[in-house]
Amino acid sequence: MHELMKKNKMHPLFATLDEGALKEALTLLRAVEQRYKRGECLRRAGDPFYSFGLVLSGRVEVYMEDFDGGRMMMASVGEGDSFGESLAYLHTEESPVFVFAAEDTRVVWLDASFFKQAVSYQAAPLSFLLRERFVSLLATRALMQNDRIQILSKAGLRARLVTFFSQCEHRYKSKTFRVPFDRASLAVYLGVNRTALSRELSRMRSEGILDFYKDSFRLLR
Amino acid sequence: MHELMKKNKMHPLFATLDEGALKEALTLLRAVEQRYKRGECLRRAGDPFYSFGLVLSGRVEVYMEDFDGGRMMMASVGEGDSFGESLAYLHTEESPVFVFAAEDTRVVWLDASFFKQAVSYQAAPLSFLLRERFVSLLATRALMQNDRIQILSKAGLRARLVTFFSQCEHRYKSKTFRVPFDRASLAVYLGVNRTALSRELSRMRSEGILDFYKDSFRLLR
DNA sequence: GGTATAATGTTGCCATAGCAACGAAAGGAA
DNA sequence: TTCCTTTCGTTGCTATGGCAACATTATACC
Repeated sequence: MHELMKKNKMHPLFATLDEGALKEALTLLRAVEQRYKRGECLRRAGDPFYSFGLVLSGRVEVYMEDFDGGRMMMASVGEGDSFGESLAYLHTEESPVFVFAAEDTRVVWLDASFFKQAVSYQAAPLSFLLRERFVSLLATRALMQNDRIQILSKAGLRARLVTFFSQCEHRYKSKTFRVPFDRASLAVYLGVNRTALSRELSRMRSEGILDFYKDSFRLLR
Repeated sequence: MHELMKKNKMHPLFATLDEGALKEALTLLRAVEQRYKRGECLRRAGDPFYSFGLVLSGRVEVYMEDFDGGRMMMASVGEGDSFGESLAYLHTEESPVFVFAAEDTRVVWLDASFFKQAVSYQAAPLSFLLRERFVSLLATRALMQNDRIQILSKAGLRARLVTFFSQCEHRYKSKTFRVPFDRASLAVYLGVNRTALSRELSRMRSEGILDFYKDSFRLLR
């Protein structure tokens, strides 16, 4: 069984494909696997960005370079997740982001220019499927970014947390859920100071609004 | 000449098309024009979202409904600009946004399901062009949202402004530019209080960092 | 087990920025 | 012109939250 078919690494682009179709898809997308040591740089700011990455194992972080060299994490990408689709599709000559391995990492690079080629869909149903899913991926990403913007637009740590938990409740359809962040990452995601986040979480617990342990949360009203 | 070919209303989806091709494109996308009075609602939260909108005249605002009925502006869409592409492409049954006319407005609704149909590209170059541009539109939107997230992630009004101006300088390739916001909208975009924004702008002017009048800005270093 | 390292929580200090309440300036319409 | 409305700027007050410094668990590795 191909590694990409393991449950935890199943990417939306390849969901439901059987072994043969997956192999064909990887050929169409000119898949190239590459290994990176922890701390190694996958793409520097200013580099061209022609293919997007799918993380097989490990974790990479995507940063946006700042005017003054300041760095801002835009995404933390774990096993089975991908990054750089938009930049790759737009065939960006000078990418505004740089990507580095937060752990020892294996990445499959996929050529986004495949999605620009004019082929007959009737003759190539797999191509059609992949294209459809790629566009869905972009659209879904946009909606997820909307969620984050909604949070970041709020003034006040409490308001951001309430909005975030509200989104979680909606997404997981439950008042109990685990978030894909440790405290530090959550603080970055919410755009607040980590210790201030801890303080506010404790405050909310003492008010009986929620309970939590590590990355598990339970909303109490 | 079709109204959509006027310079200020030229949408990236239709750029460079001649009159005939534009008409054909509008047919393919099942274009339907509709008028709305100022204050009227185009789409309510919870409504399905199957087509995206292109503003011919006037202006609409896209809001995200909040857990507690709070409303948060996600986009202000003027003449020649579009909204709702992601939601429409994903054929969203219950949209999380509602859209209303900030002025008397005319909108062309375009059916996004066109971009999902399997047709032969060789036989239909226009379809191919439109699809390619639609995906580019989604990708570009994602990158623009990244810019906003980068700003909103900054702590401190000064840091947000510096980042914003840095992005402007890069985008307009000049230290002098006009921003598409009045003060109140800019404050919303930056996620800060309007009066605090005025205060900080004045401070920066007194420090000789920039000069401005209304929506015109000049960076001095 | 023990030790090192990472993750999380606590607390005090104080600058930042939200807010309210104004005033000033700039149109628009009569 | 005058009146009205909108946009923008100013200022004082004060809560919020960033920051530093430290305490307290977890977790991993030997």
